[in-house]
Amino acid sequence: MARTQGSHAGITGPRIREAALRLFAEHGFAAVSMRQIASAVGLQAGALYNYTPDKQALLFSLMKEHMDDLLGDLSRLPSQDAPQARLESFVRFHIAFHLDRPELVFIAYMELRNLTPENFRVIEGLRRDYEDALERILSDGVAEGSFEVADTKLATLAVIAMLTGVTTWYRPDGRLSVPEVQDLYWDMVRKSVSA
Amino acid sequence: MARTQGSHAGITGPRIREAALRLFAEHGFAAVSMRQIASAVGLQAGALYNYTPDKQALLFSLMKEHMDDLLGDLSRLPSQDAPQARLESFVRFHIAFHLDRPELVFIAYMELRNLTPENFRVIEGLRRDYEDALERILSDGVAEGSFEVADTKLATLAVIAMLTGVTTWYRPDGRLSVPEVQDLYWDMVRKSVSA
DNA sequence: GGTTGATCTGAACGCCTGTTCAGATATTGA
DNA sequence: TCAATATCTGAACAGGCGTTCAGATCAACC
Repeated sequence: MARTQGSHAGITGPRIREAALRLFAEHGFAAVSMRQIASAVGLQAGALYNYTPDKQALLFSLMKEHMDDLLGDLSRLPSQDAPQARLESFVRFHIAFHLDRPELVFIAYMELRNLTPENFRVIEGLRRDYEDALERILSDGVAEGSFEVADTKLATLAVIAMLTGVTTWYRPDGRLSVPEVQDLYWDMVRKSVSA
Repeated sequence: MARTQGSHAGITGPRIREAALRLFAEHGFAAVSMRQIASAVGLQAGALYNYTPDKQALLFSLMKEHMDDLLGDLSRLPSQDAPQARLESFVRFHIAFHLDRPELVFIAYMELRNLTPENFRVIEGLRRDYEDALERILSDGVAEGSFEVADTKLATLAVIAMLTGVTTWYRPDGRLSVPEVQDLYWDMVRKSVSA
């Protein structure tokens, strides 16, 4: 056997990425073999190397795309509003974005240590960019007097950690809807930085 | 060769646990081999099985001990004070405890998926006990009128996520001391649940 | 319709995995 | 001093790992 019926790179490529994403999220990068990924897509392991130079590149590609999406969507938020309104936008966006792709969020955090040093630096840089966007909102609010935050760097990390945690417990069939969750978190964030 | 000079279970046992802890935290449970652990302690892999029935039991033992320590220390906090004072105690304790053993904290969260189902249930139950302690504080404060929290369950998880995040960025040689970090987080938590 | 190139198989490479165990040696207690 | 026991080695087991590649087959285009 060799090339199989219906084989098409435009279809196989995304399917490999989806399978890898699911398996990495469930078992962890190190615990998932190329043969497992191939099997999930109905291929032999060798065929994967038409789509990625190696396993590491597959992980990095997933994480990089995720971070690019995150920063891309973030840049589309209104940036001329008052700090309080921008903070609310940020909070609601962060929750919605993360609840929309819990597996990628999980991987982008858990598998950082499985990146090569240079790949790690890239992802870490993008993460820093994201944090900076929030810190800018907090700083603007402090300067304006609408926020009271003793340490904007710490507050930035505290808020992001609090919000990202939503992915560990939220279930679509649970008692709370996404808008309700957004309201509840926004209420806490708003008070935590209030003057 | 066989039994080596100076060999003693009372010394080797803890050294194995320390090496496993360090390696699991750095590379992840799945990425660390029994031979690596043995090598870090100066043993052959087979010798590890005098101390643990298998690799899984070694991971579980580390996590179980960690959770027992956490709940043990928690139970020694004053429990008769007003909710506001109990919440402050909880916040300061949580930060100090977690900053004192960042590797264990990391493992206890990251390696949950590498536990067998029954081991997972045990750790998850202990984690739930810990969360319940905080939720009780928040509920008491709401009942008393000193806190205003729309959803105590969500607020519990939000506060814990925010506080635990400190382990991802805090460095002993950084610009902030532990008491300063405690003050800053407590300030945010206090306001976030305030009436 | 025939040819070219894209896609995949299947086997192979060298190496690593968790775990077991017989046997060897050091320590301990009598 | 000697026997008993605790501790560890070193080899072995069956299987899995990431990756490469020659060759087979299908899809697409002229």
